[in-house]
Amino acid sequence: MTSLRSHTCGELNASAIGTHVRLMGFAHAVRNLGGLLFIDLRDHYGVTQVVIHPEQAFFAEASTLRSESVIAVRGEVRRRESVNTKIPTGEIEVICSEFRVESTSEILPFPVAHNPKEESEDTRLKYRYLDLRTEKMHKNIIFRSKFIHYIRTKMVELGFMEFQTPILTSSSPEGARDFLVPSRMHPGHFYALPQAPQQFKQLLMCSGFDRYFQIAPCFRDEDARADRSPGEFYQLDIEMAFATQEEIFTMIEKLMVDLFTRFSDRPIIKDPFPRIPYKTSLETYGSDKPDLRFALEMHDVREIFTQTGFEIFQKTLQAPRGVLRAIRLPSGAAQSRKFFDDAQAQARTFGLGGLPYLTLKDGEWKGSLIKQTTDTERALLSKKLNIENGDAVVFIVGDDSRTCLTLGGKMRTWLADTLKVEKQNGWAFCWIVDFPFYEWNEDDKKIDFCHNPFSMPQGGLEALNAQDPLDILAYQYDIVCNGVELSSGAIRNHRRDVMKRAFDVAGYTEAEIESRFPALWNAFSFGPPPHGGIAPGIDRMIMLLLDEPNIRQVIAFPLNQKGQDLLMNAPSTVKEKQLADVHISLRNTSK
RNA sequence: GGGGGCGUAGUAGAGUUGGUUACAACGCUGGCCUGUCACGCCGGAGGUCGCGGGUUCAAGUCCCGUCGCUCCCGCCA
Repeated sequence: MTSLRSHTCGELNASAIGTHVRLMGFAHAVRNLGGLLFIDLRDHYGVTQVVIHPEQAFFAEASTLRSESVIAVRGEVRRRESVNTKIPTGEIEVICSEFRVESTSEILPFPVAHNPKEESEDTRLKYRYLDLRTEKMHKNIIFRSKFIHYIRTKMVELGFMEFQTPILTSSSPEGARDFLVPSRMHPGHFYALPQAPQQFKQLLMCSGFDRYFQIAPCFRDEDARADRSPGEFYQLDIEMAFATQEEIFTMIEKLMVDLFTRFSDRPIIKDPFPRIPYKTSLETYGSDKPDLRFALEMHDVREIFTQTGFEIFQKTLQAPRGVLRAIRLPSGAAQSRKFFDDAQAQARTFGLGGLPYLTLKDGEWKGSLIKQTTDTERALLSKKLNIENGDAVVFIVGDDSRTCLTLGGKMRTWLADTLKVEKQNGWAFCWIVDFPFYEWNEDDKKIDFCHNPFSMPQGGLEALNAQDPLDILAYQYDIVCNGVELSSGAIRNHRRDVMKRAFDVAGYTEAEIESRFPALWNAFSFGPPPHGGIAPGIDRMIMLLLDEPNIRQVIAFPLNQKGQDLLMNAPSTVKEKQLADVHISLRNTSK
């Protein structure tokens, strides 16, 4: 059987002039000039103009052709009378001598020939196959494919091997809700879809493999966000044995620099990536995922305002966890009174008491704090923040450090957006390191693991025995790019004695460890190697590289925000028989 | 679970301090057109302004409720 086409719609050029070709594709646009018909024929590779002359018997049929119908044509490649410089095939056209409609299209629910607005999501998801024909979505998905393929090549080049780990597994220790799959053969028992292959990759390290990776599907039954798919997403899951935290950082930096320079034309702003302790990040940027493309850092000015008569400052200075931080707004003095009023109002909606400020214009201080501060204090402030004439300073004040810093971080972002502070062009990566190992759980009045319980506490057993648990840090890190958290990772705790003590502090017995994580617990009694890893989100990286604010723009068949698949109608009810097979009877879920 | 925003032809949008027949675009449809390229030109159809209630002489517009979508918080590596 001869193939359906001799060429694709993207490959013909002047060198093909005079040859006869067979093309197939979608009718991208049909231009009927009355006595002459042009069809832009599109396939995956591009668009080629097909010309149909009125003397052809199929002229009438062709002129009723609806967009997106599929046709097959045969004809001679000719040089165009006028070149279309917008497309690679713009020098040539195909003079149609045979024409066949392969399949017809109904009236389209939305235009395919140009990119639909991103807002019309429901319709687009219902007709996703049409949406994916649009240039933008088609390009996004091609990008994703090439990106993932390159990651595989690169990881192998870096000495890693890709492994598959089970999809049907057991409920895992990560914090999210599991998707459960009932077992037919074991009544009342359930599989869970993996939230991440965490335990499996650690077990692979215990199996003597030392450089694992996987483009790993992860499943979490949690609510969606613009940058967070409900249900499922992909991670570049990585684990290394016999590696220090720094060695992992170096490896990942090499990978990220390569990926982000290869798949974008924007520069890496700092290489190697800055290492910022969690505490510093919170105090300076009010966030554990700071956007380092702009400054607006929060500076501690508690020691400067010891003399102030401003009651709120005084109160804060006396509070054990009080916060008094100043943000310099370059050229901020030029802002109107309205701006500072707006900022004030915004600060209050965030939950701050207000947003006191000072401005320095023509060498003269002004602002809401002008009467409550002394010359000396302003001079010290000026020196500490390198205030220049024309700048403004705003103050983040509060009694409770944690919330106050977080709100300060929100304010920092709001100020940057509102003032249109120039962000550096490029990729500002950083590592957030030294996360706390434990945190205080106010609800249960007990100490909990801050992240996952598998990371190694800094200082090991001695630290667990001697230090205040809330002071212990973990070999736990995040990689952040332009304010987006790409991943967490950790050096894992591979020592049973340390693990036992770590769980003990959090109120768990050895028996509980064993029953919750039997595989790792047992594996760790047979010479587990020290190991650690990370798992950057694939979808997030693609979003960044394509500058897409919505994760559904980079996934071919995403669920909507409520976790529904409008194409396949999932989730859906199932037959009584299917439920019986898996020993499930439904409670009355009236709705 | 909570909060904000939005909901107007098939699609994506405009609609003034509440005021006659709710707009223009793309698409659809009838006609004209032999060099267009998101072809163009002339005409036509297409709407219970998400739904329900209220205020008013009068509601797309204001208020309340509800549903849907979306963004955020909670949640989530």
